[in-house]
Amino acid sequence: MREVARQAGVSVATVSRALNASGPVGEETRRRILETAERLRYVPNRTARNLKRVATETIGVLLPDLYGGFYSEVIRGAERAARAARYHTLLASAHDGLPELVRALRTLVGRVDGLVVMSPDIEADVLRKNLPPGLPVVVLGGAVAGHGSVAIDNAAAAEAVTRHLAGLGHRRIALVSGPAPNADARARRDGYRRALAEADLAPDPVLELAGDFTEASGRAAAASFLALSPRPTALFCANDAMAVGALQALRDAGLRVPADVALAGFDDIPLARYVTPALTTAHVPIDEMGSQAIDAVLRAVRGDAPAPPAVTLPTRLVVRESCGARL
Amino acid sequence: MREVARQAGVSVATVSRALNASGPVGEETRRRILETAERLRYVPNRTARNLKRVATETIGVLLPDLYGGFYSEVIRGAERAARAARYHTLLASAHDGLPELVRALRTLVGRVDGLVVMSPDIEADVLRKNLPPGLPVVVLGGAVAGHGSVAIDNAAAAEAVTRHLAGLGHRRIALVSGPAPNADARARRDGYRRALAEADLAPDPVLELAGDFTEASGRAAAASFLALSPRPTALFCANDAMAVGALQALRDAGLRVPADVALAGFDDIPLARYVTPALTTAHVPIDEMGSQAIDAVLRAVRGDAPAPPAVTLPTRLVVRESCGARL
DNA sequence: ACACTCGCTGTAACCGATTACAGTCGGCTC
DNA sequence: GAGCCGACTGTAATCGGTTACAGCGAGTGT
Repeated sequence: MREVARQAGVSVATVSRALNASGPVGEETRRRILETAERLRYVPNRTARNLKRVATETIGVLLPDLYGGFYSEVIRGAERAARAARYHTLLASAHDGLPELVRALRTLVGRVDGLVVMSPDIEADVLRKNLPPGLPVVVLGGAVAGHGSVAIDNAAAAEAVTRHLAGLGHRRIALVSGPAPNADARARRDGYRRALAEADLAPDPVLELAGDFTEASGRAAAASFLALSPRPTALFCANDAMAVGALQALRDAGLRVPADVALAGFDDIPLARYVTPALTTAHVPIDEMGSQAIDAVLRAVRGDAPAPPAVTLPTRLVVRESCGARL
Repeated sequence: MREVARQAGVSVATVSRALNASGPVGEETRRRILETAERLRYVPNRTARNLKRVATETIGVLLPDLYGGFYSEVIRGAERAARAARYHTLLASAHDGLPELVRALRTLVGRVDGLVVMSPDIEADVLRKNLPPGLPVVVLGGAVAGHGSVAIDNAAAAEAVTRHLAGLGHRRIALVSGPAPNADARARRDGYRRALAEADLAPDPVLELAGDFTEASGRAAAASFLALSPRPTALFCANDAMAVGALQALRDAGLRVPADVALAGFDDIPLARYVTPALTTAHVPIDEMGSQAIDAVLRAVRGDAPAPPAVTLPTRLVVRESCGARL
């Protein structure tokens, strides 16, 4: 910048004003400055600008993982919203749980104007301890006191799926639930139980199979499912990845879906509509969760709102083929 | 930081040294500083540090789009490699072609230490004009003079797929190619033609259907395919997204794959193995392209190498069910 | 002719860290 | 006991922009 100023015969202040149109600059002077900058291929150093402006024009997006259709959709939605607002998206993931989460949080500070965090069972304390007070944070998929959140009603959605299965005449409906400590997983299980009670079906612990939201665990759970006697006629997986795994395992075992076993998932990841049979599932507006989270952060960043709100996005049952419902 | 220094009764220099372990600090002093920083919840401002260090510890990843399995994989690979090196990933996308590409390029400058760019037909000129000289850049999927690149041998891979089809006895093999100006698309078409020639099959312009790499265009191309008379017995789509679209359209038209029509794709996106029948396709190590691109940029950033190299990653034919080959 | 306004431009402070350099102090050597 | 060394700490320059403030000349009103 100094060099541009020198060659254009003006001061750096004038160069800055000319390039940002942030103050009065003589027509002739402006032209000369622009031309010189162009010739020198000068592009202002964003870091320096950010330091002075106390704003980075970027929002951090911290996810537990990047694998699978779910996170991809979140990222896509987030980037779309950020781009629309001329903000950037700084991506981070924390695979190894708390230690890496803390590390990621701390390295993000000062680089971002706000943060979207998704992490199973994130705690208010972790956030408070590792982030400067006042940094707008929106938690994805779980409310944390003092921060905004974008979530869905997991229990209601799971209840709707289970009710659908019951409505189709199934009396023994198994569940593959998510990892025990996970709040989403618990809520979905609760919804499942509620629907059973509602349909006057006795809850049965053996019907609740353990899973951890991975495709492999869905496959494993399907094996346990097959060992159940009498075998349940329906299987509800607490997310689509597990449902896809279960679908493969069931097929490998020679069972037809939905003729022999009705199968349902949760999330409606893009893949859900492509498998055969297409998966009946609870539709979660995943990309919208990403974009709304960004929007909420941005409102707080820009001071339009005191603090990001807690929003709950609607889900809906998507009936496809895997449950055998007449379409 | 000043506040921490004040409360701990030392200078900011000592605070900096204590927090970064970058110089000798008395045991007692260090303890007091750390404790004070903790109490004040002080986290150093990364922007300031970056300004002084002339490094941002982040690599920009600029993609044409974020939709679909392909880009998700690139992102995943890139983030993985960046995280391993303790770098961050700044995500950007340029949907609207050149204008937005230029804008993105310019806003990225000064925020990143290096750049991974993927864009159909990116030109050396655009890069040169909008980026400061010396910024390490790696182009994904197409070489640009003066920059590193990570690509695959599109023609060879397409040739292998086509040869596989020919080897299965197909004599009329149609192609759904990508958008005409796209270099990848052209190379794949060339490979297809080469394989035909190799198998002594006459090239026929009507067998080359237009597509644009989207699922919808695959569906549309399948319609044209069905109108061909006599109908070819095999359909090679220049990417998996189009193959998936074609698969749906063929099925909707009452045709069985592979019994009535052999279908092949290109890329091996995650979805390819999940559709029924699973897609025979050219496997492209997508996530590895992302990670290798980051690695190449990092080597340049760290000065281990003068400039990022041009690497070509191996592809391989993945035979699944959609072509009817005995497995 | 003088005071004032207004448009343009320059000087220098500042953002929040890092770090070169210099200074202090206790302990050792001879 | 003087000289030195090394460990520790502080002062201040610096990174590359932005911007408050001041200066300056030309035009305007009276």
